[in-house]
Amino acid sequence: MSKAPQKPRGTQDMIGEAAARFDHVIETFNRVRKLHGFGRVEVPVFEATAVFARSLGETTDVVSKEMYEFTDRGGDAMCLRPEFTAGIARAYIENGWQQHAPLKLAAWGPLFRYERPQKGRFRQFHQLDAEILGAGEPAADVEVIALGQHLLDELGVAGDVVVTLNSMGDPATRAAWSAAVAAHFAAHRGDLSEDSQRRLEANPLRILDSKDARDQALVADAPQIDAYFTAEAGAFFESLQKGLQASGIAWTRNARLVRGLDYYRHSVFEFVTQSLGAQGTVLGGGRYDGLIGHMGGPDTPAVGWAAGIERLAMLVAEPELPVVDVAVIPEHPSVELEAVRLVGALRRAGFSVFSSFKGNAKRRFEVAKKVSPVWQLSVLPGSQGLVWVDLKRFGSSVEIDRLVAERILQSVPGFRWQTDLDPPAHKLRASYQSI
RNA sequence: GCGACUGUAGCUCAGUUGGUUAGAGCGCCGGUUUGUGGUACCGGAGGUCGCGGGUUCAAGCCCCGUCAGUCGCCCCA
Repeated sequence: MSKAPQKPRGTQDMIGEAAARFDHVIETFNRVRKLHGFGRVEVPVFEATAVFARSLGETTDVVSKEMYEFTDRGGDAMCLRPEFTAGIARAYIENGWQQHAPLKLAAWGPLFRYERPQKGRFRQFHQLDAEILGAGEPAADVEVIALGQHLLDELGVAGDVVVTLNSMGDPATRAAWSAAVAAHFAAHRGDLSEDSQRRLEANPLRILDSKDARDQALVADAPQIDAYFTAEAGAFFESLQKGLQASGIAWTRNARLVRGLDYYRHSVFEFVTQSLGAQGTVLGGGRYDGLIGHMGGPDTPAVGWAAGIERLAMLVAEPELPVVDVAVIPEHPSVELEAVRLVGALRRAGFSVFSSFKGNAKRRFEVAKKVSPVWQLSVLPGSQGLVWVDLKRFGSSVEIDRLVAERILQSVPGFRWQTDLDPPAHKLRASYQSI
């Protein structure tokens, strides 16, 4: 037992319902993002460490203590991606994708962060990602948020989720506001929690969403960003709100919503649920106009979000079991190969077919029972090379719709059926010549 | 990185104040039965009680360490 290999901490193995939930989230995302015109983008799972270190900010927790870093065999510093945006930005610059701007892109896949695992938080986790690169208009923010809202609607979880919105303004706004917030908290340094005293040095804005009771009073009368908006920043936020209203998206202003990563400007938003405990943010993002320029590319406005697949998968209703149309059961060893032939033909005709590999008819029936097939096709040997089949409702003797049953058999290519003219009500009996 | 709780068959769990060969249900395998099949019954396999150390005549139960999970902090999707 102790010698058997164990999965790395914070990773998951999934089959059955868990995997089906995961799958459902991704399938829904792919369907919805196509409706919104977001094309697929593929970027590597690992990158040069500098891609993330420079874009996220050296001091952020993600970079300073959560990245899976390694030196490859060529001696280069690499890391597993802790997020999507920086890699997509790198690809945008490297491949000259500005020629396609504005570019609407979607991605999903695994990300890696060395964190303490808990509910909804893993070391290998998975996100959906949507970005619009090369569009500085608030209408782009509206589109990206609308995609998120539509996704949650389609997943049937929107009722659990609140859209919270804030603006961090343009660089001038953010700098002035951030300085005022820092000064405010610095003046009451002694009353802050230990965590927040540390934040005061690293990232003062983060104190605004502290959960510590000691910080709450000070947070309540911290300076609000609205007073620091430049004319442009104020107009941008105004216009964003109007756009959201026109899209029919309900949101709540959270003036204390900030982002940990350095590159955010203007819009920040989070889709939050109460049903997942401490890891309640299900989707989060914002505008990051400064990033691509900062990474050495052309100045390029951009906006996007990422959503946690595991977290969404926990919220969605139990997915329905896949429908199995037919279970094919050979009633005798001599017709096993005929059953194989029928299984293949039925599948090519578009039916979902259950087949088993061994056992007598009773045993195979028992095994098939687990997937609740709609129909049962029993295969029996007849005389003179004839093969008989009985098509009936699985495990039941209810009367069948003979026309439907005949249509099933007729749609299977490569067989010429002879149906019994005087059949019992609960099954269709037919035969064909084996070749 | 910090704190709390948990860890017994494939799964969900029970195991009395430490005391003889560690149990149940489900699942699995085999068989019997039933109105040609979602029934009932019988039997079987499967556990070095997460791992390592300690206390004790005796440890699944107590202590220490370690690994993993859960919840919160932190961080974030």
